Parts: sequence; C-alpha cells; structure tokens
Amino acid sequence: MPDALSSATAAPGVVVVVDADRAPDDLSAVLESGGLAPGHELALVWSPDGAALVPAHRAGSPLGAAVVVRGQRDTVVDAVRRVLEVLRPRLVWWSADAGRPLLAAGVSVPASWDLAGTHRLLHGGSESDPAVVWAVAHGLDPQRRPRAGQLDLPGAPTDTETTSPTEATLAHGGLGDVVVSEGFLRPDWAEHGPPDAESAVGWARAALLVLGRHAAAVATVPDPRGPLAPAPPLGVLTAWSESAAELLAVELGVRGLPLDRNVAQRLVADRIGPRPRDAAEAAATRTARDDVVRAHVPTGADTDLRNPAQVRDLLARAGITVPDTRAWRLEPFRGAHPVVAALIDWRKAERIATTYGYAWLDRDVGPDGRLRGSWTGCDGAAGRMTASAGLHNLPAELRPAVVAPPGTVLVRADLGQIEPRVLAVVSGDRAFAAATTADDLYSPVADRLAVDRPTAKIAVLAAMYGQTSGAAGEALRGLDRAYPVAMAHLRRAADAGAAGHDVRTYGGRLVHTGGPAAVEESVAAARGRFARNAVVQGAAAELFKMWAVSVRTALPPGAEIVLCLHDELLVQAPESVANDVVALVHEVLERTAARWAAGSGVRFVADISVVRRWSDAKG
DNA sequence: ATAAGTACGTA
DNA sequence: CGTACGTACTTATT
Repeated sequence: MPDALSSATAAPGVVVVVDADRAPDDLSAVLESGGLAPGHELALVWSPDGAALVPAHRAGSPLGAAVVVRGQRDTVVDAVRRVLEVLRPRLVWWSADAGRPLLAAGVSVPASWDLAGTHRLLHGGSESDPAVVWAVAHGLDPQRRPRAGQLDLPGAPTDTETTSPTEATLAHGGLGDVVVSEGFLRPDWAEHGPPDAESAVGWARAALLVLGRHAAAVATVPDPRGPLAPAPPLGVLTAWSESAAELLAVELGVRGLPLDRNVAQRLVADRIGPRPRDAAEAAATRTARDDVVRAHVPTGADTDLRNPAQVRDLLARAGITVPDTRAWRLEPFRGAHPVVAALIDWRKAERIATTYGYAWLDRDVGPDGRLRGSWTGCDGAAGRMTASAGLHNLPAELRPAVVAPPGTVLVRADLGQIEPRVLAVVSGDRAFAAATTADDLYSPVADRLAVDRPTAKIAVLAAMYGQTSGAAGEALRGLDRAYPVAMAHLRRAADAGAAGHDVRTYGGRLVHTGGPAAVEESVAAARGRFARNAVVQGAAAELFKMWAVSVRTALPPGAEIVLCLHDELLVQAPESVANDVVALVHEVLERTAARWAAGSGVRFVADISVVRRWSDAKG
C-alpha cells in the first residue's frame, strides 16, 4: 500500500488506497497527479469505513485517479480537510447531506455541487434520490427503476467474482457494481450508500457522470440577462448558489437559532399559565381556558371549541352567522358579541399551547438553548427554503425570546420590497425598473398611476398574486397602461400555468403546474395564480439564496448565519465585528444584485439593524 | 393507521 | 376567487 502512495504519477483509472491513520502529508499530490487542479470538481462519497475522492477531468479520460481513504471517520474527515485546504476544489456530492461530517468537524467547504439540488432545479419537483437523479439524467424513466429489496437484480454482481474489489471497481468503465439492469443505479446503494470505500469510488464516478450532464444542461438554459451578461451563465450561477444553499440548510439545522429559554417560558406562561405538573393539571387549565369563552353563551357549556362545526353553532346562538369560523371572518363581528373577541383570543392561546408550548420547548430547544429544526434548501414549488420546528412561523409574540448570547449580537437584514423589484428584473420592464431607484418603489408607482400609495401597493401585489376580488380593479388597469411589459410577463406565466404547462423561473428552475389534462375552470385558474406567483416568488428565492450564501462565505470568523426567512437574514456575530458585518451584508447585496440582475437597472435595498433580540429590530 | 378538512402561524 | 410552507386538531375512512 505504501507503494501505491509513492507512485505520485497515478495513471488515469488507478485507485490509490490510503490508510487515513497513516495518510501522507500531501494527499493532494496524488489527486493533482491524477489531474485535479484548484477550483476543479472533486466528487466525495462517504462509506462506513472511509470515503472516496474522485476528481473530474477537464480533458482526456473521464476517469482519473481516485483516492480511497480508509479509517475512523474523524481521521478520514481530517484527510479530506487537508485536500480541501490545498486544492480548494468544488466538492461534488449526491446531496448536501454528505457535507454533514465536514460541517460537524468545522471543515470549511470551498464550493460544492449538489446533484440533488441541480436535479430539482433542472427538472422540478422535490425528488432527490440518487436513483431518480441518475435515471432522469440518462433519459431513463425513473418509475421503471429497480427497487431495493428486489432479489436477483439482472446484471447485479455475482459472488463468484474472483477479481479484487479494486479491479471490480475498474470494470464496466470504472463504475464497478454501480449500474445494474437497463442502466439504472443499483437501488440498495441508492438507499443506504455504498457499503465500503472501494464501492464508493464507483458511486463517486457515477456522480461525476451526472455532474457532466447537469453542468451541460444548466449552462445551456437561456440566460434571461441577454448575451452581454457576465460569465458564467445564470443557470450555472444558480446551480452553484443552490448547491451552497443546500449546504447552508444542513448547517442551519446543526447550528440552530439562539433562544433564551427562560424568556420563552415566561412568554408561554403569560399565555397559558405555568407548566402543568401532571396530566390532570394540564386538563384542568385547558378546561378553564375553554370555559372563559363558553361562558359568554348561555347554552355553550358543552361546546367543543376545537370542533369548527360546534363553534359555528355556538356563534349562531350568539346571533352571528358565518360560513366558517376563521379569524379573519370573525374579526368584523368583534363588536357584535363578546364571545367573538374571547374566541379569537382563545385561538391565540390554543396555538401557543399546542404548537409553541412546553412540548415544543422540550422537543426542539437543545440544552444549549438553540432552537433546531430540519431545513431544506428549496421547497417543491418555487424553490424557497423551508424549516420545521417553528423556525419559519414563530409567532411574533414569541420573538423576544430569540436573543443573542452574551458577547454577540444579531445582525438582522431584510430585503425591502423584494418581490416587485424582482418582477422588474425578470420581466425586463424598464419603466418599472425606474421605479426601483426609489427606497419606496410604491410611491413612484402611485405617482404614475395617479392614485395614493396604499392603492398602488394593493394593485401591484394583486397583479403578482392574481388577486381578483377587492378594490384593485381600476388601479390594475392603470398598471397595465404604465407597465405593460411587467404585466404581460405575469399574464404569460398565468396563461401557461392555466394550460398546465411548466414554467421556468429567471434562474432556470423548472416549475410544474400539473400537466395538460383538461381540468375544471377553477383548477385552471388556481394553476394560473400559482404560476403567476411562482415566477416572482421563485426568482426572489434565487436572489435571496445567492445573497445568503455569498454573505455566509464573506462573514468574519465567529459570525454565522442563524436564520433564513425568505427575505430576511439573521446573523449572529461577535459584538466587535457587528459594524463590519452590517457593511459587508450591504456590499454583498450590491455585488450579488449586480451579477444576478445585470443590465436590468433594478436596485435592491436591505434594511439592516444590529440588535440583541430579534424583536428589537424594526419590522 | 392514514387521509382530508379546518385553522393559523410566518414570508 | 392571492401564493408558499409546517403544525395540530377533528372527522372520516381503511
């Protein structure tokens, strides 16, 4: 084995096996000799006993020298760290989950390419299983792929094989046992990963083959910025950014949001009382809460407030007839009967008790006072980030509990009026773009339409979201006259959606709208609204993520992103660098927008404040 | 057990 | 008859 290491001129196809505990100081030399240069792609696949590192070749043989590192996970991680430090490659993985061991060890990832992420970008939907990604990239029907658990897979390796694992890996074009019947990826590895580091080489090579196809595809998505736009093409930029966002999502899940548990508990207690000692006490306080509402109606004592039908009956007995009992429906009746206000208040308390109460604190807030949920880099629709555990829907009344730990502050930055500004970019409407030079774009729009600001705002939002009811009518016609390019863009998206056609966001994400089968008018209208919104919301998500991951890279030591909330970024930073972070976040937005929206003339603005508590920032 | 419907929190 | 998401509860279905 030391002999293999000393052969620093590993020929293409050679697999170098390294014992991580006795790894050479410069693993990178082996990879360089196999063709890896700084900035190039390096596939990384973990296995229970180690990892495989396989460089993508720019020219010549597509299959170069691979390094197999075996050993304890932490020593393997350390070996990977050294490679990253020297060669600064773009790591290629099937999903950003492969970055988890690196994040856990504090290893910085220079750049990444997330095949699951680029698959979703190119093909839409939310599937990301390697077997599906591989199949689609190769033009195979993913529905026909073999499933794990099927015995006697045609083309599966036989145990009569006498060659060594390394030789087996090099067979079949270097893919070893990776590809089974009809060109599909073997399903057991797709589900659980390759069983050992030798197998991981084939798995990494398969990743590089998909990378080649994905890279070619994103590079040829038409660049909406036109031929004069700076390189790389926007599709490539989006792929890089989405990959980084997927890794950021993993990181956010590990890091968590700083929370003061005592403050949180006090806020919960203010709403629903102190933590009950036992189930009986919990039931008693619950009934007591219910009784406050029910007491307002003489015959209401038996009403189950958690049953909307019974609540509707209760309201009817109070003389209030409503089609449903949603809060916005009840709001106008606040003065009609005291039970209404009591019910609305009860609902708020019930929300805290069930979703954001003691159980939530116990489950999702760690002993270190960090609120942790699981994150995705993009949802199934237009591509926003999502988060569980209440990270994206924490009630405003609990936000005072989000507090920077001693010695640190929160830098809260949010993009102002991002969606109309994005509409100006994606539609290329020069007149609408001119309005974005104002800090408040609704005021030039209001001037242009000769209406007041609130009316202008409602009209613009109505145009982007497809709202048809309400008072936007006349102003909408004004928008059509003033900004015909932007309005036509929205209408085109809506028409495509209503017809069931896919739409593509500005950055190249494919968004499915349901297919061309005939549907009811109401369904078609809903799809139209969905598509109309998706081209704006999706592009906004792309800009936001590009901004967020660029900020992440530029942050000084000790400063970390702790929350992404669609148009808002929360950075926890040492007090001493807070002002630097503020300046940096502004600068990065300017740089990001200059690339992303090159030539559009659209201005983006961020409102940034330095606070102790999340709630201290002005909304 | 699982799905659908209702409701509500955030952007 | 504005979109997206996550969570929890009830009711109906398997």
